[in-house]
Amino acid sequence: MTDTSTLTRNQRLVLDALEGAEGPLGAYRILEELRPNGLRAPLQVYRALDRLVELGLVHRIECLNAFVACSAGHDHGGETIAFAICEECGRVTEFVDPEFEHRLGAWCSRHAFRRGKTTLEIRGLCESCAA
Amino acid sequence: MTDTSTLTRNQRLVLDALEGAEGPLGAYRILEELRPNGLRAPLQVYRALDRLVELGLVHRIECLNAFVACSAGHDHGGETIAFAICEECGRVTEFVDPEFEHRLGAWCSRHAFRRGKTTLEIRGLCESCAA
DNA sequence: GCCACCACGTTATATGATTACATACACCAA
DNA sequence: TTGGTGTATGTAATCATATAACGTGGTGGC
Ligand SMILES: [Zn+2]
Ligand SMILES: [Zn+2]
Ligand SMILES: [Zn+2]
Ligand SMILES: [Zn+2]
Repeated sequence: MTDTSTLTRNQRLVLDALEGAEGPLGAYRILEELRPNGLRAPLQVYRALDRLVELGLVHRIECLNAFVACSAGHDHGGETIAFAICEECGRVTEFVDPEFEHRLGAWCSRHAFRRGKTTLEIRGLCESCAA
Repeated sequence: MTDTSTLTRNQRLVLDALEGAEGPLGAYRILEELRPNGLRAPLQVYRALDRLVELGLVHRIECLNAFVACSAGHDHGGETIAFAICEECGRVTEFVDPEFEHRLGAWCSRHAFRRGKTTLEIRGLCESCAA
């Protein structure tokens, strides 16, 4: 897990908000939660989020335009993280699969595509909600 | 390839705009392009896009909040489409990988996750741009 | 002290998406 | 023919997401 002791006040607040949430939160939603703590403008939230994402403590969920605290603590060494997102309860499960990595790598080298950040998001229903 | 002869005027215009573009376009960008053709409001574009996506003629790129014309013509029978997106020139390449599909299915059934739409987007540099 | 650096704060604005409501036309049944 | 249903359309207003531009304030090196 990444070091967490050097976070600034705003970063700490945003991270706490995300860790306390059931699922992903949008930036403006976070802002509402943190108004009582003195945050007033979107940029304060976005700046904190940028840093937290950079540190790997928070992930951006593209298909929701929202953010979620990293729940894994696994060391995200550049490998692609898959997110299974329950559309009912909102919970997000992270996992990695070396075989994914391998297949993606194979396609990319076959096509001389220099790979950057990869997004893999699965929407659906989690076990509890599918019942 | 899906039937294209039944499109309405607005749908036709939006599809043509996307097919004429180098890469993905945002909805407001499309609107600008089509103002000369009489489109005036975002909703006109969004409605056309909804339908085109439904028909499989257009894909939404989540990480860009933008849309791209289907370049493959392959029959997208519910399988996950991977998009390789060049961050330099904007070009998007689609592909599918049955083995990938298989691994996804495996994880989902192991975790009793009922799978819905899956997003797989690879950002990076295409062969021409990586040079 | 002075400067560079970084976090922070504030306002305004750009971009993306939807809600609500009214209009127009094709098609079919009574 | 008339009325009703369904679908596409047009327009305005509004919500949601994200960034630009500018200024402030502390901290550490020199
Ligand atoms: Zn994580
Ligand atoms: Zn659930
Ligand atoms: Zn396609
Ligand atoms: Zn390129």
